[in-house]
Amino acid sequence: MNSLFKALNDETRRKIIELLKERDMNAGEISDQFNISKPSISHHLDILKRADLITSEKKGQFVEYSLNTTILEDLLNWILTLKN
Amino acid sequence: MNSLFKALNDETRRKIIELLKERDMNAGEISDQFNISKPSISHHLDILKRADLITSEKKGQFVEYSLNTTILEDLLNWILTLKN
DNA sequence: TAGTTATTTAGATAAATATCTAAATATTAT
DNA sequence: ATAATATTTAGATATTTATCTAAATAACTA
Repeated sequence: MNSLFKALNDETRRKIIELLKERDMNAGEISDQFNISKPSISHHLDILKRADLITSEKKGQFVEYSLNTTILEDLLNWILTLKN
Repeated sequence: MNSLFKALNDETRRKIIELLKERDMNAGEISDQFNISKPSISHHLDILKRADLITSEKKGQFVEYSLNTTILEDLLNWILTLKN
């Protein structure tokens, strides 16, 4: 859960998640949505990946990223137990 | 949401939340559960309070803390929209 | 093969943060 | 009033982190 909370604790990363909710995107497309350098976005993607919130697949010279929501089950359950 | 994610991004603070889920506790009782100085715990409580995750009430010389789960609705909804 | 494009890695830096000790504040008890 | 107890505030410090530029890696194109 530690890496999950860490990954979510950043506005840019949460926006990336929301973008990937709509459709898969490659690193450049994601980067285009922010006024942040590509290496920084790459770093954010890495943190999201380590938290298992996204997956990546190399497609030619591009790297396509997808959202993985299954990991959010844990978070959902944690929150739900607090509310009971 | 920013202060909420920030507040949750710390193991100690998450444990404090879990403690307060069971029962209200004063600052000293909370502090006793950790190998961390009282001022540090006080600082964690402050961050949880700013995020509206807990409330405090002065009772004589003690300060009693309670969990506030209503703020978790927002988080719950954010997660749920990602899963659809 | 040489050049172009896409992405990541490396290294540096400024800002945020978790922690500590010491001191201040507030309340209770003698 | 004084001492004791509970908690917070202040100030310092080491670590983490978000960001940058420059360089490296990988893949496509002419």
